[in-house]
Amino acid sequence: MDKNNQTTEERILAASKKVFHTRGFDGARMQEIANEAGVNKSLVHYYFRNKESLFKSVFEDAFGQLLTKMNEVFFSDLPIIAKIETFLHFYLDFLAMNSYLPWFILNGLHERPGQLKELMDRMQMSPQRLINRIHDQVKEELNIEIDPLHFFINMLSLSIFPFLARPLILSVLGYSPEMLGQFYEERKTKVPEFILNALKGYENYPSK
Amino acid sequence: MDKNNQTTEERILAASKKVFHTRGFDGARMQEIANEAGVNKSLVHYYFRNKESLFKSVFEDAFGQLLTKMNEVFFSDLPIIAKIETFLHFYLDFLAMNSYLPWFILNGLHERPGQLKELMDRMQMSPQRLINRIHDQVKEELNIEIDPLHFFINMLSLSIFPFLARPLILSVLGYSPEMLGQFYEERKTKVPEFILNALKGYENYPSK
DNA sequence: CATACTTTTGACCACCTGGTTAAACCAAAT
DNA sequence: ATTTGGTTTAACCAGGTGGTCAAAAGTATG
Repeated sequence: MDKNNQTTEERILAASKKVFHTRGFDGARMQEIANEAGVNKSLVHYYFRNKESLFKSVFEDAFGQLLTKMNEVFFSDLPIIAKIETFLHFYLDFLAMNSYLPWFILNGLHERPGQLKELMDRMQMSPQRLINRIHDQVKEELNIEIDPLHFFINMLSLSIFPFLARPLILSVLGYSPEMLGQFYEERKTKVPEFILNALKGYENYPSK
Repeated sequence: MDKNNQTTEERILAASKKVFHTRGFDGARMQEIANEAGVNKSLVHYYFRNKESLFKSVFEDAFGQLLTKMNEVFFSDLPIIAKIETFLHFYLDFLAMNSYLPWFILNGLHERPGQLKELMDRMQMSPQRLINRIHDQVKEELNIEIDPLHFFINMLSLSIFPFLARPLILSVLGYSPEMLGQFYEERKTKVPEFILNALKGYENYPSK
């Protein structure tokens, strides 16, 4: 326990997040992590064996946060519309405050596929069950037949993509970071609106 | 003109695409490019000054393809619904055959922001005009008021994200590459359906 | 054949990076 | 004060990287 009420190990982990999140595995430098933590480079190796294992800690922490919340929402006993709204609200909010996370996770998976296998088991996550649950609940409560996997991926797409495309939007639209922040803010209402409208468009959607 | 009816320079450029597309700038190795082209590493530097300029060629080629087609569709004089359908059809098709491109471009922009500035000028691309055009045409032909920028980003999200999330989908759902191909195939009908349904959900959409 | 020019190559280098190691430091217990 | 254990550091190393260079090979021109 020293500076800032954190142990050295905690300081190193925090620094690792900061660096890995923005630079990715290949782009991150052990030296930069050490500097960020205000610590000698060897000390990083002392607490975490090597870059790989340090990255694993950071990656699983990030992915775990997102996965946990997702399960929580979709296995709750809210009506499906409320689940969708809750899910979107949480993710759009969380991502707005952690706009580097989507890139970090997807890039990490691109550089090191197989990173997930082990974690998925450990968390005993069953995507198929979640997908089935959505399908049944949509059919029961809204009386419409959708492909739940595509629908779920659609929700993720609309939530996550704009954060992945951050540098693209900045360049192409010539936005300032502030304007981009405003844009993300707007999406908190635009995305749910778009998705719920899409559902209404299917056959047999109950009127009122 | 030698092997395969290509000049050495063309062979190097083709090899560069193959390597950069899958590995990104940081991950690519000049040696791997040389091997892929069946050529000495020094020769790569002979034709293209350095890694940076070689990457630039590859990047602008990829980005140009996507941008050109986008302009072509949205500045045509098709009705808006047809434009949307054409756009989605083209992108979902093109991306299914070049599934690495979205990651390559977004990752390239993340590693080297500013890569676009110059290209945007040179192509005299005006995103604001495209966005306005969508807004006006939607209002006129469909009698509904949408935010065109969010709508456009929604289209991109639904088209592109599943390709960025490729390693995620493979891991989490345990899909084989073939099953994933099938999934992308399905999206060619699911995505247009979803988007057109969403439009119908807005107030005043003309019935029939 | 001789000359001049371009293309191709192998050897090499300076630099950076993750990782190791032995010594120094330090706090607590004897 | 001395010992003991964990903690922190500086110096160092092996391997890989983009890039250079001078010589060799090839090709056209006189």
